[in-house]
Amino acid sequence: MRKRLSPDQRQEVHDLFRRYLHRQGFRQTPERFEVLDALYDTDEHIDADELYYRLRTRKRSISRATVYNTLNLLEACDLVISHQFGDKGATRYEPSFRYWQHDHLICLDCSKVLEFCDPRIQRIQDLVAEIYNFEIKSHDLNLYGHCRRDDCTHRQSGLAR
Amino acid sequence: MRKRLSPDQRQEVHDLFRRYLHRQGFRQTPERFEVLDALYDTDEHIDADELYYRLRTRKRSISRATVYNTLNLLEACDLVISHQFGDKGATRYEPSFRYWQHDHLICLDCSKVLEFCDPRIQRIQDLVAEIYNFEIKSHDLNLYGHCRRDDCTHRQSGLAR
DNA sequence: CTAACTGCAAATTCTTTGCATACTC
DNA sequence: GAGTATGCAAAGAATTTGCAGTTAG
Repeated sequence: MRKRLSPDQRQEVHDLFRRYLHRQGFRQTPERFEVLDALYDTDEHIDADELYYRLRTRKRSISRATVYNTLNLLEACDLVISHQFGDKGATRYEPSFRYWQHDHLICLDCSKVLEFCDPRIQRIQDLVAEIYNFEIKSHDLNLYGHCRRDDCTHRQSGLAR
Repeated sequence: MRKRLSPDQRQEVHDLFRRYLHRQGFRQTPERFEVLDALYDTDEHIDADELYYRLRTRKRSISRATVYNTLNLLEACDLVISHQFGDKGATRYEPSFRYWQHDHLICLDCSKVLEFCDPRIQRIQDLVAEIYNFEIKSHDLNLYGHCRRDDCTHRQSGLAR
């Protein structure tokens, strides 16, 4: 579903992060690049805790504080995007380098997240920016519903909601 | 910006809640209707804690647990809608009875929330539902940017981001 | 009357912070 | 070598839960 980056592109991501850290006077630590790689290695929309556990299974140990700290840095330099998905659960993250601009479709039953793209969103954004005199930096469009997959955790048969 | 409900409409909202509670075998307590009224009395997108403080200034005292519990009931029967607004802060709520379908425009500097409406969102929703074979129940579209109001807390002059 | 609701405080969950130690620059 | 980052644990913030007392049906 999501295309992996080539080694060259992965290198470019490292360079971007490296330059960002240098520009801000932050240090280049191995932990920071491990978090970056672990996130770019996943195809899902992962939360900080899950990323923390995946990193622990790798060689070096890392602390949750460092994971959270690094994710905030990565978001600040636009290498990752965070989402809430309205489930009041943890913030979830995804890589954002050279990925197509997309939005999310979330199943209320099994929490599966699909991605889609519709150019009309850009036009809505432009129009609203003009009408309200706003300089729009980003948007979040989430559609919630029931998928019809066979392996979907079925909703409770017509009780509340 | 947001039109208040007429007394008749307010009554209708009470009736809807009353019928929902009865249908589910839940009790009609004064606290539940006070939370409903307090929320429908506000024009903003308010969080549970702020609602709790407003309720405390009224006659009867109420606990946070009851506020949270009631907001969940009101959301389950579609009388209120909750939002996250991507700030990782508290969930914010708004009345949803007879209000126009709308989305939100949030200023990254002063956190002001504006509402807008664009019919193209409905069409995107229909198309995505068809393509992915989803039964879509709701959506959330938030645009984030910088407003250009004079009283806007100004962004830091071109530092990070 | 009895089961559900409230209020309170404690428990949970997610995230940030403080401090001693370790490691970039 | 100076000062920032890490790791750990403790603090915070938002929300839920457990329980004794209260109240709606």
